[in-house]
Amino acid sequence: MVGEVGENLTLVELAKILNVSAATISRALNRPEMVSPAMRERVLDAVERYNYRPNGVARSLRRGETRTVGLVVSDIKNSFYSSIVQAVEDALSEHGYSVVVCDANESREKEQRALALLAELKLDGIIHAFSGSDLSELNRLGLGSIPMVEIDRASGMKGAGTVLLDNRLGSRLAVEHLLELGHVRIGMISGPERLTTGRERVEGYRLALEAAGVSFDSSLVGFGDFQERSGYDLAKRLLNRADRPTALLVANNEMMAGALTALRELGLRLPDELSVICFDDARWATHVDPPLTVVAQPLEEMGRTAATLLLEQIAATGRPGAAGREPRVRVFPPELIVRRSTSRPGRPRKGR
Amino acid sequence: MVGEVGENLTLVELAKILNVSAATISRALNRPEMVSPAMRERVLDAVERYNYRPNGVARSLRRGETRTVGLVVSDIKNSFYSSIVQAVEDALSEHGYSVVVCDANESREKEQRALALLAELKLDGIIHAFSGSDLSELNRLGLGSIPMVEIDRASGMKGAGTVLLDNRLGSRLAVEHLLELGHVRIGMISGPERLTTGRERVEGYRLALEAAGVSFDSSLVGFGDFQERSGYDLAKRLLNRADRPTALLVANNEMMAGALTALRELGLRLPDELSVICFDDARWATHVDPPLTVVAQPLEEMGRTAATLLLEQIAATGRPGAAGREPRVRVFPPELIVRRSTSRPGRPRKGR
DNA sequence: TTGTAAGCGTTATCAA
DNA sequence: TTGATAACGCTTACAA
Repeated sequence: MVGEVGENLTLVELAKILNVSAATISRALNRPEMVSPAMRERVLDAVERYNYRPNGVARSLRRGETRTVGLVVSDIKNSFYSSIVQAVEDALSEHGYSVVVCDANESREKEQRALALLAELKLDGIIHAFSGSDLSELNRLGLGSIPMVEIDRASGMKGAGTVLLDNRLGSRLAVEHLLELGHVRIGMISGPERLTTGRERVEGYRLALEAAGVSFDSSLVGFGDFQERSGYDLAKRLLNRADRPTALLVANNEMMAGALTALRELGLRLPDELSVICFDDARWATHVDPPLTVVAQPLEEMGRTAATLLLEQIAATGRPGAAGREPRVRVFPPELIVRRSTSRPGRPRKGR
Repeated sequence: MVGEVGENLTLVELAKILNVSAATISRALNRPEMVSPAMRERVLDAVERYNYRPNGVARSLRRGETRTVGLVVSDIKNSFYSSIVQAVEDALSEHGYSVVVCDANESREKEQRALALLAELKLDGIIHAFSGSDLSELNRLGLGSIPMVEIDRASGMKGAGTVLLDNRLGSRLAVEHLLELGHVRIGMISGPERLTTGRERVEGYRLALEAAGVSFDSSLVGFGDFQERSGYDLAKRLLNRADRPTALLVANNEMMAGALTALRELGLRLPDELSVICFDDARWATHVDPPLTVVAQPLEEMGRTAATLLLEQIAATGRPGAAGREPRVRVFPPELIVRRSTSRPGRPRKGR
């Protein structure tokens, strides 16, 4: 039956049916102005009737572009990244690009597989939240010639645009807030040292402490992996000490979730017995008890910016001087949102 | 310089360098046993040295397969779906498949764009959480010949495998729990009627009520869109009534988040003044106050099953009798997890 | 074991 | 305005 769903026919098959050349159909579809109105209509009609769909793979091969970009995130379950996905998607689709997402699951191996896939698919560009693979590994992946921007975490790969948070400032805002409230023993749960976010958030913490004349005690900081479990483990370790801190800064929302479980198990009441503050204004941050004081990131803006930088790079590809251009770096300021998980230390403890 | 990053060379270029035919290189890479050990080594060496990467687009075109499957979810920010993504990814990558994810953002237009993209990319299969597009639209997308399984929501598309929750049972468990506690006026916030999840969850609710001799009051049920905002709006509407319900069943985690905001604004204390229960055991469900009683779905299992069904379909493609095979349907039972957001109605309000 | 050549489904160049 | 024809980069009969 004509117009049947099922198998899709090819350009040549359709051409045969219409008794025109394949080139004509292609033109009617891609450069309608180059074809006579009558022909155009005849072709478009047939395309409709037979439900012809161009084969994107063949087209990509011929054209050398896919109009699709890849986005690899470190952890799709983390609402920070899923928000980024949405922002990037919105921005890119406005410009006619599609985006496909890969989840690296905070694993370097999966990260490499994902990047290799995207390079192999010959996508037009990649937005990448680095998970910590070796740079040399990354460089072998054939990513060299493909436009790329990194978001949230910088790998140091050259040629890539970069969209970052001012992590040091974020920690400083948090620590200053706690300092003002009167805390001195402030614990910190950070991310892996191999990641810029992991390192810089600790640095900001240390700097803010020292600026206030409080000496840095490395035993008060733990390095997790940005996943829930490590937040739980490190919170337990930090809070089981005899001289436990009166406040805790956690470097992302996932580890905060784990820390909350730990605090509950330890029977600590917030904020009376412990003040907590974390990076990322997760959507549940206002629903927990007490609502969380957080260092929020401008996700929407960061996502859009990454999209814009990538588009610029794609546009510049192959143009004179493109190779020599300095990759752009954009750093965004975090915002402290004070809610009720932070208060002055040493409040009457009740029953303790 | 040799081995430089940057531009990737092609098979023919490499062949020229090595003074062998392109076919030989291709064989050394894909069917090493068909090539002499000496040659194999020489080729592999060169591949390494020059960092040659096959062009996946060309390969796909030639081979007619991509070893990649697409996953389109209704809302990537919803932790239900991001968990599904992870489960699917895990299962598929074990079998050498890569997965790319597209977010439909609960929009039919984006859903169609995403599916069209995946079809065009000639991925080997698609896993799809339906957002409610017209079936006829979907059928035009050229999806006809591509293996597909639907998850969470059934579109009615023929030929697709299906992985679902027993939604009616889920609602029944919830309602029976509330009934047992003594609730009679139970409000419900469901999803769109155009989706199976939206409809069936209301049906289960109605059935359970009627089975207990409680008459169904349609003014107590609202149809949202599974997004946070509509949960907020509907909760406000339901709870501002003079004769407001003593309990609320919410059909997913996102709308529950919205409802929680509404309840807080209304100053209702849980569970004393209102019992709430929702579908999806979101990761934050235990961190809110009070911890939420939920109808949990076996995400991991559902994701893996979807992957398995898809793999079966892919394997069967083009084989005799493949066309006639009945698509598989798998329905999973939900589990009621009682926490502290539900209790008996009409508790003394003051001083507690 | 290796090479030659055809072909996957498009699009772009060149003539007609 | 339309039609041949040659790529795009790879895999795979078929020949040598």
